[in-house]
Amino acid sequence: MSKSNVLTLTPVETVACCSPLSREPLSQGAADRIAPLLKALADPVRLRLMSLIASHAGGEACVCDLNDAFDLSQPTISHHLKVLHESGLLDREKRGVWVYYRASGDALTGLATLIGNTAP
Amino acid sequence: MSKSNVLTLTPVETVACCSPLSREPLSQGAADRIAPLLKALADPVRLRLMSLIASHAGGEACVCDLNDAFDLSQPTISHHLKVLHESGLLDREKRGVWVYYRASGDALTGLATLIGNTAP
DNA sequence: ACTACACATCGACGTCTGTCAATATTGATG
DNA sequence: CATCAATATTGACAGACGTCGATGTGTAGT
Repeated sequence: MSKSNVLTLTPVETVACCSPLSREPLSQGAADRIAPLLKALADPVRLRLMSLIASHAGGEACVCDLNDAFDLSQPTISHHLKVLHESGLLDREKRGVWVYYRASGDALTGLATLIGNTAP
Repeated sequence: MSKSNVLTLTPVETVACCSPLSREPLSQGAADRIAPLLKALADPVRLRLMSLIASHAGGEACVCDLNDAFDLSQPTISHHLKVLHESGLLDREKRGVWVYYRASGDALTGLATLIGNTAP
């Protein structure tokens, strides 16, 4: 990380210095808004679901593809997808009998920059 | 040193274009290792604790400073700090009567790069 | 030693969560 | 219309979680 003398920081350096989490104390309101997002991600099944969908061809995946990847019942997978969808991490689109889920890139990058990404 | 690098990735995983999450499906083992870290962060109080500590002067904070920032009992704060410490997100050091916590930068940036998207 | 202080642990409580079997809903097809 | 296939919803249950008051542990000062 770059040398930080507060007096000589350019605007770019000010932003790039550290993650929002370590730049200033998070307000309670912000924490209350962000925690549910992390909570939605903080489950092994949902993590794998996000990864399966995000890495799938076309950036989207049908539920039928996802069910087979787990040793869990169909309602359980449906439940996890609902959690991810309602938290804003997954977009949902019904095409015919099938339902396709797509990762919301904004939500993911938002989380990453909050936690610690110093990427521009 | 046991939990120092919970986010270890295979060589293949470390190379590529975008975040591990969207590059290839996460293995169950990886998901099982990463989810607890996110779970530790996925609470409003713990998010604010991490932020308070990480943004505090010197990168560390004494428990006495943290208790006053919340409307919660001292045992509750102690409990949350323990969760963050045992997950590897916080380092603990006792100096005299006081205990100082420090954010483990590695764990945070690891999580961020895992989640983050350098969209293709 | 005794007291005061900083922090951790324990035990108990209500609430939230992950999972399943059973059932409902919706769309395609004969 | 009747039926099947793909998802979602419901209800139930065990286990995990956040919180508190009470208590324990260790350190410093008198």
